[in-house]
Amino acid sequence: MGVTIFDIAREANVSIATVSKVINNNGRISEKTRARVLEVIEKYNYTPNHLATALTGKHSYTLGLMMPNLANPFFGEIARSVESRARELGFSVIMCSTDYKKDQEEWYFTLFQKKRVDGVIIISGIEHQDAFLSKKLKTGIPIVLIARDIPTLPLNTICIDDFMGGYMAAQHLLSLGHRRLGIILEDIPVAWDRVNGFKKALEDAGLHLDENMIIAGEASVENGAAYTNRLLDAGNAPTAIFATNDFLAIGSIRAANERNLKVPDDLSVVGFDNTILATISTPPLTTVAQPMSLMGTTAVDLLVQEIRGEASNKQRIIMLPALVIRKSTAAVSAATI
Amino acid sequence: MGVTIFDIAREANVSIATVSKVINNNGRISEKTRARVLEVIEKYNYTPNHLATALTGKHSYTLGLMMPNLANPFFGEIARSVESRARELGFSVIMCSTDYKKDQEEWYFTLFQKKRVDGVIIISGIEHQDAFLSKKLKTGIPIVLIARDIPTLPLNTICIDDFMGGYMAAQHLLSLGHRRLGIILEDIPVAWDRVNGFKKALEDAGLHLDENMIIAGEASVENGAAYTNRLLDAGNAPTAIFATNDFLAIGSIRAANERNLKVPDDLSVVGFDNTILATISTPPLTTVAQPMSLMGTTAVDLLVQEIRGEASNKQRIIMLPALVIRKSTAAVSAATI
DNA sequence: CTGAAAGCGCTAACAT
DNA sequence: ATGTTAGCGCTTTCAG
Repeated sequence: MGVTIFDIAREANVSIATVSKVINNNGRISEKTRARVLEVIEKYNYTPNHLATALTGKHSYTLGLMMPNLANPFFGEIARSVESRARELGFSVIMCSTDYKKDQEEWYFTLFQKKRVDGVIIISGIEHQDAFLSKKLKTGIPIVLIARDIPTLPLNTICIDDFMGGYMAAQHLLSLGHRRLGIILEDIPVAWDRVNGFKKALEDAGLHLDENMIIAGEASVENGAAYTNRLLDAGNAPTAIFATNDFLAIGSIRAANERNLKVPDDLSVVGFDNTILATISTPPLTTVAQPMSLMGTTAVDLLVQEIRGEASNKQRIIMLPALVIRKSTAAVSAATI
Repeated sequence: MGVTIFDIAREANVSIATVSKVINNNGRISEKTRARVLEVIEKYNYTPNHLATALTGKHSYTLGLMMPNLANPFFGEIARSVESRARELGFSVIMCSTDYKKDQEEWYFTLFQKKRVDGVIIISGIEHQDAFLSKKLKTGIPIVLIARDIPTLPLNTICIDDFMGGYMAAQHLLSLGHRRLGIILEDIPVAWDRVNGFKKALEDAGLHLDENMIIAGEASVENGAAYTNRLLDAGNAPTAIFATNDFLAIGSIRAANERNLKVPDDLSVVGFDNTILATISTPPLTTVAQPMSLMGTTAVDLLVQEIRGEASNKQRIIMLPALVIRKSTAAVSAATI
C-alpha cells in the first residue's frame, strides 16, 4: 500500500495541511483547490490511514464488544444491533467471544487497550466480574454492560427487569388455569431473579410453589429435556413449565414430544428471551421477550455519549420485558388436571 | 491513558529502543535490564499502543469480516470460528453485516482499507460481486471468500460441493423409498447447484422430477411453509421435500404440522446447512451439513498465510458436505403412497 | 549490549 | 486561504 497524504499534496500542488483540511471538511479552503484535491484523491484512489489519524487525534473510532459466545443467537442478535448502530455513528467494532473464561476476558480487554478502542461493551460475562471490572474501570476507558447488573459499580448498564419477566410468565400461566407449575432454569443470578418474580406472582395469587418443582443447571436443549422429564416423573406432575431461556424451553417441548405429550394441549411451556429459536420452534414458543436490538443500540448510544464527553453521568437503564404469546401455551385441559 | 514507551524508558533508565526490544523480544538485551524494564512496565501498567506499532510496522493484526447478517445462525457460527482462529494467530477481527446491500459492502470495504486491516474475509455476499471484487482485488489486500465461488477471479475460496450436497439429499430420500419429491429453495446460485445435484441423483435412479415440484423464493420460515403448502396442494403431492436451507426446512415442518401431517411419518423433510436450527427443531432435522467451523478456521489460515507471504498461490478449497440423519425423514409409509 | 535518530501518515496550532 | 512545523508512540537501522 502506499499513496499517502503527501503524494496527494504534491500532485495537487498544495500542502498536506490543505489536503487534510479538505478531507476533514474543516478550515477554509477555496472551492477551486478543494475540487482539485478531491480530484487527485479520486484519481489515486487514496484512502486516509485511520491508524495515523487515531494516533494523532483523540479517537480511534473503534469499539470493543465482548460476549460469551457470538454463535449463540441471543448474543448474535445483540451483536448485530450493536454493530449496526455503531456503524451509523461512525464506529467499527471488534468482536470477541470469551466462552465464560476469565483469562480470555483478560486477554481481550488488554487487546482492546492496545488497539486503543474508544469504548467497550460487555454482554453478560463471567462470575466474579466485580473485581475484574472495577480494575478495568480504572483504566478510564468507557464501559457499558448489557444484561448484567453490578449494583456496586458506577457503570452504564442496560438490562431488563428479570423479576418482572418471571412475574409475567407466571401471570400468563395462571390466567390459563394452570396451578401445578414447574421451573427449569440456568443457574445464574439473572435467572434466579426470574424465578423469584415467578414465585411472587404465585404468592400474590395465594399459591405456593413446591421447591422440588425447580431445577437448575446449565442451559442447553438436552438439559431442558432432562429436567422436564424429572419434573414430569415426579408425583403431581406440572401442567405447565417456565424455562428461563429459550434453549431450555425447547428442551421441554422436546421431552414432552418424546413422551407423546402434546404441547400445548398436555403441557404448556413458557420460555425467555424471544430469540429466533422461539419463532422456529414447533409449536412456536410463548416466551418473555427481551428487546435485544434495542438493548444493543441503546448500549452504543450510551457508550458514544460517554466517549464524546456528552454524558452527564452514568445510567442504569432497565428495560421492560414483554410476553409474546405464541402456541406453546394453552388453557389447562380437564384431562391433565 | 497516557503512559508511553518513553515513560517506561525514562523510569528504567534505558532508551526507548531498549524498551521496544524487550517488548518484542528481539535484539540482545541483558537479563538484568530486561528484568528491570519488565518491572517498570508492570508497575505502570503500560500497554503498548498498537496503532503506533501498526503505523510503523507492516501489519495491523486486524482482519475484516463481512457477511450479510451476523444474526443469522449460519453466519454467526462461521463468524465465531473465524474470530476464534484469528485470536489464536494474534489477530482481532472487525465484523460487519451488509444486509446484501451493495452500498454497505462498499462502505465497509473502504472502512477496512482505512483501518488498514491485513486481510478481509467475505462470507456469501451480493449479486454482481465479480466487478466489485475484481476492483477490490486490485487494492492488493488479501481476500478470502467463504461460501461463494467466483470462478473468474484469482481468489482464495472456501466452499462446499453444493451439487454433491443435493445429490446426497436425494440419495437418502430415495433409499427411504420416496419417489414423489418436492424442492423448495432460496433463489441464489448455490441453491440451484444443490437442486441440480438432487436432480442428478434422480436421473441416476431413472427417475424424473417434475419442474412444478420446484419452488424458489426468499429464504424464511414463512416462505418455507407457504411453498410447502403449494407443493402439498398440487396434484400428486410429494412424500418428501428437500429444502436448500434449514430455515425453509423448518417452514416445511411447520406447514405439515398445521395440516396435521406428521413429520416424518406423513412427510419427510431434508434441510441444508446444519445450523443450530436443525438441532432444536421438532422433530430434529435431517440435513446436509456444511462444516461451518472448519470453513471459518480454514479461511483464516489461508488469509494469514497470504498475509505472511507464505502463500504459494491462491487456492480454492471445496469441502464436502455430509448428511446428518435425524428425525425428520423416514421410510415412505404405505398410507401416503 | 544499548542508544540516537530517522521516519510511519496524519492533525493541529501557528504563521504567512 | 494556504503552508510550516511539531508532535502522536513506536520500530528500526546504524553507531557506539
